[in-house]
Amino acid sequence: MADKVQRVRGTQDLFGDAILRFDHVVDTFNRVRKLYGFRRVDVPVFEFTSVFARTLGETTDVVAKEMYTFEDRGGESLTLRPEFTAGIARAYLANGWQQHAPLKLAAWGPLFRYERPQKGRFRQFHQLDAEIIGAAEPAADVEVIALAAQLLTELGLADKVVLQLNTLGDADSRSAWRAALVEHFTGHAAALSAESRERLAKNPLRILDSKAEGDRALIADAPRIDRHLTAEAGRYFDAVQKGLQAAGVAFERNDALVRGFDYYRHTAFEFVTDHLGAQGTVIGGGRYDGLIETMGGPHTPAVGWAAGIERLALLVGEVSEDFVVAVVADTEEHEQQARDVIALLRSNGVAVDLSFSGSPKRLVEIARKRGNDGVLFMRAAGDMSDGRHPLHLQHFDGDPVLMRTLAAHVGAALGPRYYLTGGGARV
RNA sequence: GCGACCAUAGCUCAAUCGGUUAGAGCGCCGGUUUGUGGUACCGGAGGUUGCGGGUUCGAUCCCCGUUGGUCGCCCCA
Repeated sequence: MADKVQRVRGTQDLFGDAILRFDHVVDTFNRVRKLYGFRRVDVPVFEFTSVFARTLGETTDVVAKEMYTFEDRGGESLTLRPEFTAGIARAYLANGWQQHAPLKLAAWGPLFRYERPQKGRFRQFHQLDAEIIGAAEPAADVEVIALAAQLLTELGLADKVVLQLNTLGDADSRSAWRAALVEHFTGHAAALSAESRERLAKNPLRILDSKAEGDRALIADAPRIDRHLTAEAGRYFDAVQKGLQAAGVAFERNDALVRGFDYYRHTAFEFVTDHLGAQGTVIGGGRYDGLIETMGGPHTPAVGWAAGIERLALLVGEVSEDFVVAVVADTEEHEQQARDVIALLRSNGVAVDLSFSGSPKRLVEIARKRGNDGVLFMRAAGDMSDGRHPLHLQHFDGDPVLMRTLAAHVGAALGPRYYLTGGGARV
């Protein structure tokens, strides 16, 4: 029945072009994070519920209504991770990774939030994640942001995305600013949108993000963080900005930028785009010096970000695969020999696709439809007097540069027992 | 949780004002032609128009409900 093969809302079956783009984002991340010395870490997809509930903030939407929480057979309350940072911080504490501090970590994988799906948002979605744990220096902030910026550049997205930067100050700055915001907005509560009135009680910083037309004037007059920054927090933010300039990372100040979770302090940033409809944030992160302490660990400064893989995959252009050839024997007698050719090609690094039945003509059609780059024919007729068997390479793509490249790879992989015609090959 | 829009063949879409046998392209299957290779042509299979009600002589079309999808609000990557 149809209902049995139905996909759960907000999940995806990735295939074809979609998975190529997804993998391209992940592959690029893995390449770039190595350039920055970020070590791979993998943590569980589920944790004890308290790991997320305590750290993200009880009133945040994610904790209040978006977590996939369930009881296991032992009666423990577990939660499918809605984000990476809390789980990584838990692992850092549980495994005594303090000995490696400062630790630069990279992770990626699925996350789960019970939300209404829309463009660039899913219930099972995937993020890239980068964290530096155990470094209190502005240079660490610069390092993670530079990693993000290079990732975007290498994905070809540099001109589609801008970096917005803000500071939330240290704990003292943040609470002073928060109090000032509450005072300001409470004075104008009647003029606020209903949603912002609710935010006033739950998370007043969020009012600054409001998209409501009527809130904008009030937001424009709202107190800025800059007036409430302690001297130390101000110096810190200065150092981050100077570091970014020195690293050649362009940014713009957005003093209304806040972050979703309660654990953020000091630097907050987002890479945003206007190419994704309502979901403009492609990478978001900041400093979370208080998180590990709230989990019961020692005071541990840390900074990091997460990137939405689906959102990045929507932005990247078409992704091409490495070339693949199909091998087709003209006659049945040549099929055994075709196996030899296939093994030779594969053991020498040339990808070979093949179908399992059909006429040569049909096999060529299939190869083309599957997106193979060319067909290598085992020729029925050929001069074998010198002991070498002729192969004919046919391309589906007319590009002469590609043809020569492909012919060169195939020719080199085949070695002296075969000679190649077609495709501009000279053997 | 709220709102708007959408749902027709495996896929992308048509079908006049509500009108009788729901079409096309692609894909799939079979065949013919061609023959050192991205062909062309002929034929075929494939539909309870998401599902359930209602209005009507008659519903793919109008109404209600329901399920699913898309986009937006909220929130977030």
